[in-house]
Amino acid sequence: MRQDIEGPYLRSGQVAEQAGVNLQTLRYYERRGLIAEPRRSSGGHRAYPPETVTLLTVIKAAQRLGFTLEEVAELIDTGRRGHPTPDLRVRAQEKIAEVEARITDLTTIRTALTQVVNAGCDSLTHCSCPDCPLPFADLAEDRTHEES
Amino acid sequence: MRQDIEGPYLRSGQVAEQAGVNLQTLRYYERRGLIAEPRRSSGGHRAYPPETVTLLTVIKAAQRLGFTLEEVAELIDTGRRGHPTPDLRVRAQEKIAEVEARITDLTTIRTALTQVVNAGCDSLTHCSCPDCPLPFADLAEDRTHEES
DNA sequence: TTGCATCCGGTACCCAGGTACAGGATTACC
DNA sequence: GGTAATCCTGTACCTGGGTACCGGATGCAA
Repeated sequence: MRQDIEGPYLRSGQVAEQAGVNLQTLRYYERRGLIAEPRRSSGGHRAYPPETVTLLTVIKAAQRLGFTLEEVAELIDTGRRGHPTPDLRVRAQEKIAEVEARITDLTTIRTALTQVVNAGCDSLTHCSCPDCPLPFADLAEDRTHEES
Repeated sequence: MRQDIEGPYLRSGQVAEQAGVNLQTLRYYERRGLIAEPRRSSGGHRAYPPETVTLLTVIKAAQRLGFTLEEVAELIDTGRRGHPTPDLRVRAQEKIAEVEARITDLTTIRTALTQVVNAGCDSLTHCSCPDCPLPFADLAEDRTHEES
């Protein structure tokens, strides 16, 4: 038998290659709810509509913007359900705040590192430099575990 | 029997509490070579010298500066071996470069996110805004897999 | 119809930096 | 000496984003 699904459907390997992702990743995304379960051939092989490739491109773009897979799944989901909410913009604004907070952290760290270099610290444990700035007890960077 | 190791030795729970780390973390650091194997009581309980608390403080400081545990272990190690190299300063300078690269990445991401907000994008997959800036195919952020 | 490429599901593994739990031994204190 | 608190080893699990491997089934072309 030639092929038992008509139309421009792609097999998983083709989708993976065209989108530049690993085949396993494709099934991983399916498990995570990022891409819908595709049709199957009579033998059980997946048959994807071509726009799946575009969807994967979009997912990768959102990842590059700093969204987690869970956030991407939610964004796709609320988009699909026709929610008229400006969800993406709100999420993007929240993400900007996150990114800026991270930049602030990194800037603080860079400042501290610069102090280490300028002071001429020569050991973590037995630094002999005068006015050694270690150990930076005030440096936070632990926002993930903060509450309230 | 009262205690069978003389002097100001601390038991693991005391070290953990004073340093503000989990007891498991202490043993994890020992496995990773960040802290030396301490003496043992006759029953097998660890007996730490008090400066272990300071060492843990230093480790945490180095982590806050962006060093991985492996890097911290190396820094402690070359410090202990009396290497006269200005290792810490060199490492700090390298770390500054890493941090700055990361800041650059995040700044690019922030710019892209701002474009999403300003353009009024309303969907990842079916954005209706004019001149939609998605999907940012040019955004890199994947330096970890680059070679050469 | 035969042979090779591809795909299937299930499971295990990778990174880092830990954390948790089980079941038994030791220590500390009254 | 009783008993609670602490500690021991070993092993498994966690997060996030995948990747690898296995044995078996399908797909496709000559």
